[in-house]
Amino acid sequence: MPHASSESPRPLRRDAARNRQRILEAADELFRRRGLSASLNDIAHYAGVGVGTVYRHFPDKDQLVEGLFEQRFEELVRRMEEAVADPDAWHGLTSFIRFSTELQASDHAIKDLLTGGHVGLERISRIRARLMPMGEELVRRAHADGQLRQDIEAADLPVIQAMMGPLIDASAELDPDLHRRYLDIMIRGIAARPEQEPPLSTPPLALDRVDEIMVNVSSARRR
Amino acid sequence: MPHASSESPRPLRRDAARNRQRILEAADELFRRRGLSASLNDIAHYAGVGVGTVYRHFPDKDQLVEGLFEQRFEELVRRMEEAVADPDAWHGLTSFIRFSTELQASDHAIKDLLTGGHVGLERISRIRARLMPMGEELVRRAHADGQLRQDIEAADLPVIQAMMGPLIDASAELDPDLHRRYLDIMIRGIAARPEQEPPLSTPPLALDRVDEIMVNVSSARRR
DNA sequence: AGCAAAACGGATACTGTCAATCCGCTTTTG
DNA sequence: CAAAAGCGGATTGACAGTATCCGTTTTGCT
Repeated sequence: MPHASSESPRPLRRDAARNRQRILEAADELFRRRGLSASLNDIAHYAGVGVGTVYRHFPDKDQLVEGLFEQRFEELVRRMEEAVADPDAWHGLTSFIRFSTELQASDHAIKDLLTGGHVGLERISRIRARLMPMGEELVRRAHADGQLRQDIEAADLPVIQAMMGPLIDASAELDPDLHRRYLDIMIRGIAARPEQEPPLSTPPLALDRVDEIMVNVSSARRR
Repeated sequence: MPHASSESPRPLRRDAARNRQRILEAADELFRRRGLSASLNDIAHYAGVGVGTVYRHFPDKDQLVEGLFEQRFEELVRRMEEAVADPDAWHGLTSFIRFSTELQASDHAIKDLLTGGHVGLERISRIRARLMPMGEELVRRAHADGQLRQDIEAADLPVIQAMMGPLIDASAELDPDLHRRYLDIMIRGIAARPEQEPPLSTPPLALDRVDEIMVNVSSARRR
C-alpha cells in the first residue's frame, strides 16, 4: 500500500469509472426528484448497478450527498447576491424568496438539506452563514423603502421558506405549481400597507435560533 | 359468553375498570401532546400499565383513537357554526381560521387527524363534509363585504390550515406561539386591499381535490 | 492467452421502530 | 380459598433502510 494519501494514487479501472459516473447521475436524478429519502438501493438499481458497488465508491450516504451538492448551493448564493444588488429593494427581496422556493420545488434534495435534520452537515451551515447577512441586508433596504412591513424581520424569511417545504411535497404530484399561490399570499402578507393594522401576535424567533426550527421541519417520508 | 353484543353484559372487575380509565386518560394526554405517533407502548407506560392491558381493552390503535375524538371534532364544528353566525363576516372568517389553528396546536392528534393519512377514517370525512359548506358560506359573505380578496376561494382555507401543521410541529418545543405570527401574515395576505395588486400565480385546487393535499401533509406516518 | 488483482452484484445481516401476541403470574370475587 | 379475570412485559413479526460479505465476473498486464 504505497503512499495511501498522495495525489491520484492510480487510475480507476474502466468499468469502475463508468459505474461511478452512472451512480452519480442516478443519485443526482433521484435525489432531485424524490429528495434525500431516496434509498441507496433505489439509486443502485436506477444506475443499473449493485448496492455493493455504490458502497465501494461512497463509504456512506452522507458522503455521496455532500459531493453532489456543492454547486447547487452556489447557485442559491449567486441568486441571493443578485437580489441584494437589485436597485428595487422590494423586487430583490421577493424575487429571492420566490427563487428559493422554486429551487426547493425543482430539487427536493435541496429542500431536504435546507430544512431536514441534515443541518449538521458542515457544508450546509457554511451556506447558511453566508446567506443570513444577505437576508438581513435585503430586509433592511426593503424597510427603508417602506415596501416591507416594519414588523417583518430577517428571521422571518427562513421560516417562510420552511413552511413552503411541506406544501411543495404535498402538492408535488397533484399540482406542482400550487405552492406558488400560497407563497404569493405570504408575500402579500409581508408587504407594507398604508393603513394601520393590528400587530402580529408574537415576535419572530431570534435569528440564531431559526436553525432549530428548520431542523424540525423535516418532511422525510416517502413511498 | 352470553349475549356478547347486548347492554352491559357484565360489570368490569374493579382493577380492570380502573386501568381502562387510566389508559383513556394517558392516551388523551399523550395524543394531545405528541400526536397520533405516540406509541401504544408509551401510552401503556404513561398509564402505569402493561402493553397487554392496553390491547385487552382496545383491540387496536384505531379503535382507541376513534372513541377518543368524537367530541373534540364536535367542538370544531360548533366553533365553525359560531363563525358563520358572526354578523361581521371578516371577523367570523378569521376567527374560524385562527381557532382551527389553535386547536391543531393545542392538540397534535387533531392536527394529525385533520391532515395525516387518516382521512380514510369514516368519522373524519363526515366531519369534513359538514365543514366544507360552512367554509364556502364564510368566504361568500366575506367576499360580499369586500373584506376578503376576490381571488381567494373556499378551497384555500384547508390548504392554509394544512400549511400550519408542520410549522406547529417544528416550533412546538422551541416557541409554542410562533405559528400565530405566520398565520397572521397569511391572514393579512388574504385581506382585500384598496389598490390593484398582481394576480396570484396559480388558481386554487378544485374543492373536491383538497383532501388529496391534506393526506400528503402528514407529519406522522400512516398506520 | 493466461492470470492475479480489481471490481461487481445482490443476498444477507443488521438496525430501529412500532403494533400486536402470548403465557406465567397476580388480583379479584363469590 | 380456589377459579376466573385480569395483568405485565418479553417477545414476535412486519417493515424499511443502511451496510457488509463473498462467490463470480471483468479488466489490465505480460
